[in-house]
Amino acid sequence: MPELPEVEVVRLGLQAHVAGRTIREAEVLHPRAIRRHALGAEDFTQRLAGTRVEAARRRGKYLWLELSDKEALLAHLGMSGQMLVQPEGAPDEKHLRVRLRFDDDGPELRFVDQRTFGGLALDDLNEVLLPDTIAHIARDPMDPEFDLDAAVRALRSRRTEVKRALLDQTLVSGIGNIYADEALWRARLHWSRPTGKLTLAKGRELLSAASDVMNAALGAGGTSFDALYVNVNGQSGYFDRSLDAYGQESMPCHRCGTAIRREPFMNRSSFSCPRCQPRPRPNSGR
DNA sequence: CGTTCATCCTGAGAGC
DNA sequence: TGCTCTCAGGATGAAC
Repeated sequence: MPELPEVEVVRLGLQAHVAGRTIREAEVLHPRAIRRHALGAEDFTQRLAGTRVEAARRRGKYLWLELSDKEALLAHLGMSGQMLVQPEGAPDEKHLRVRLRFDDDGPELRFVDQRTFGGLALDDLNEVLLPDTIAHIARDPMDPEFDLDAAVRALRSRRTEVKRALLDQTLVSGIGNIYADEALWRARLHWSRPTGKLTLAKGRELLSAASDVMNAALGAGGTSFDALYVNVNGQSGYFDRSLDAYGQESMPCHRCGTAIRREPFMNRSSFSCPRCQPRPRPNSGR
């Protein structure tokens, strides 16, 4: 389940193994994987052939290969997407969706995605070299120009529950269900707390916690829960052993020992400590 | 405009 | 053993 740290690991791998190489041909094995490319598979492959990859970039959970001529190959890994660098001739993966071959006859780049929530598309780069279709995505906490106080203001201006706001990629990007639960645990906040009632200090604490936990995950090579997430070299991460809240139902809280609870949240789950992160009282404050 | 919610997909695991 | 059911999620666009 790639969130920012996992995507960054993939970006680093792409920068190391793909940047500077020229694409010889692209092959689309499943049309759904390029559904965001409005002009279709033929246009996709024609435009990629002969193009040089200048660099691998990322914002939040989006990843792109910067190409010559102000174009980008934009990628989102979705739930189960992988970028694999494989020798030519290696057997096709079961869920291989797109293959790029290079004119140096070196290893191929393969986009493999079991659930096909992710995908690739060609996009134009705007004046600040950002793909047009992700102009609405906010800077993430690892962006050198990330403005913590501006992000806190954006969160607090919402009239919703704090976890919904954390997951809104137009406010702060890169945070998914896992790191949202971890950040809330660190900041001792229940997911349903109204954003409007967060103090400035608590907002800063929350986003700092999100930044810290994602940096820690990046240091460990990303989180992995099953074989679905593999980095560009095919190696899984191992940060999951360090999680404090996500997936820890009925395990003792690492701060107070109370059993972690699991609650339904937006058709999925939210994990929290009942003692450290008490549910807000219906009519408190205001 | 702001906010919420169903939808896409496949395989693992549980329950019978 | 083999079937059915539930769950896991991010981003989008429709609905309120």
